[in-house]
Amino acid sequence: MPRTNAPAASPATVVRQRRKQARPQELLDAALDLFVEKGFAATRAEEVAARAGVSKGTLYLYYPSKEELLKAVIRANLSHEIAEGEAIARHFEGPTTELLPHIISEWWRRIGETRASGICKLIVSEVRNFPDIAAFYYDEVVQPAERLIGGVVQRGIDRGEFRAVPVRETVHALVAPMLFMMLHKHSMGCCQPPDSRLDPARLIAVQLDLALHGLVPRAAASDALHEPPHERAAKTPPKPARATVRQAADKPVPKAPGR
Amino acid sequence: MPRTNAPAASPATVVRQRRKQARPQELLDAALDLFVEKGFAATRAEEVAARAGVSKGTLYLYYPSKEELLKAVIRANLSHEIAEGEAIARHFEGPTTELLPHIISEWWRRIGETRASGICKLIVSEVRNFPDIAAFYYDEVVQPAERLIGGVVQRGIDRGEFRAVPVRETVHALVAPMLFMMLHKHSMGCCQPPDSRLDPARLIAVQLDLALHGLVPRAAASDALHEPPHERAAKTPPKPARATVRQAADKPVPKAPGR
DNA sequence: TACATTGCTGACTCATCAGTCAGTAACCGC
DNA sequence: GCGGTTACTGACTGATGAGTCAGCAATGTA
Repeated sequence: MPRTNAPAASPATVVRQRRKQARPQELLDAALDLFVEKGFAATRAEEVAARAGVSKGTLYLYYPSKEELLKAVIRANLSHEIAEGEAIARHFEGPTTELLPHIISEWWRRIGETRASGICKLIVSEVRNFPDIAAFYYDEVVQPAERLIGGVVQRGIDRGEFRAVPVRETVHALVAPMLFMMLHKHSMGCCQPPDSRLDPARLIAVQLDLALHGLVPRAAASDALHEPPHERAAKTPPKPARATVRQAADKPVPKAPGR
Repeated sequence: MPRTNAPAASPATVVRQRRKQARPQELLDAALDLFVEKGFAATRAEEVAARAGVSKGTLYLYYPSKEELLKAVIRANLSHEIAEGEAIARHFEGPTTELLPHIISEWWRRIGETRASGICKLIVSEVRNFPDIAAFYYDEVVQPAERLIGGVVQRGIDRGEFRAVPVRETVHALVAPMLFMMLHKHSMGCCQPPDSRLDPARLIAVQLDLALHGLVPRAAASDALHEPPHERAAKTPPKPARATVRQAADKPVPKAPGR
């Protein structure tokens, strides 16, 4: 016989609300935050419920188990961004040396900078415990993303804008720094004093510059590429005079020295 | 009053051994494997003991708690590799376009290919739950590694072999694909059919080639760089006809096309 | 062979937490 | 107001697992 004592009408108690529509999303948001922060196994179902402002029982009304909640979190934060990326790539008309930075900066803006970036850490930490998650993550995210970036690289090669690099590996070399930043943000990045933290946008800009210089055939380089804004910055500590990631290919072009 | 029933002398029982010297390392090895595979919270102390061939009690004779075991695991797999890297870099005489691939391939050989690569996933997954781990990981690994690679990049710039890129960001762009591979190996990589898996050595070779092409000033490029072995591989799916990572800068140099 | 030392064991305790369900309060239509 | 419906609650249950400790057995010593 439960419910033995009075309903704990503590003075500050918020009256409980009935909001069936909003619950699932609130629970998913709370769960994403906590799973990313503490890991799946170390997060208690009751914490998730509490952060979403409900009781544990309510959580189990919407998701049958903690594991299903995890899957729902991952499912809810996937896919549609990538589809949009594909559309952007399809309709882009300009040179690939502009398309690539554009795609990358959009990715960072829409995923890297949002809570969705946490999914990445979640996957890394948990796939091995939940093999079926691996399958749909591979199908829904890894493959489409590879196809998207791979398509752009191939476009560059086909149009003679890029050297004939091996596509798949190049895609990984391009994408790795971004994934690295996403993971960093949710792991070591949280433990460092703010001043020693990495500036993601700047890192991505530099990496893009490096990659583009590496992709473009040497003869074409000085025509196709704009000089990045930091050409002189090697010695002086980088004043993060940042702007958007796109910056890397935005500045006017002082003819390459030592030609 | 414990020990109620007989000592379970099952026929196949291996006689238990007294090996005080070897235990700690065996326990650390077992713990590393399991923590990396399942995560810290999801690994039971008894499993670790079992994998090391001892009982749970024995584990607690050597390490006072599961958390201390985790710290010992991380501590035991750090640092000295990096110190060796520093030594290599200091004594190297040749051009930086050779030193960089050399350092990177050594790193992969000594860490990426060994069980130590798992530490990386462990850190990513667990730092936020154990903030004091972050501090010593940053001091013992992140900083020294940045100094090592950063020193090499700076050497290249000083000697006029590299463009004047911003060092810190470039270091991250160089290192990210390797960290990515290390993480991949212990997460998604385990869940994919062997034929669709990434070939780490090949990825690293391509990424190095890309980075070197991006680092080297354009005028100097065709002199300083050897052409990578895959210049024709863009369309044909890369036959992983692998060799060592160093390969990337080892082949003779067919003059760049599209000149 | 008898005794002492010490490396090891695993049944036990107790705290924690996933998942349940009898009961309660908000809201609706009348 | 009143009865019915539904969203929500939180005490409870059962399982699991960290950490303990009384006792055992391998080895050393007399």
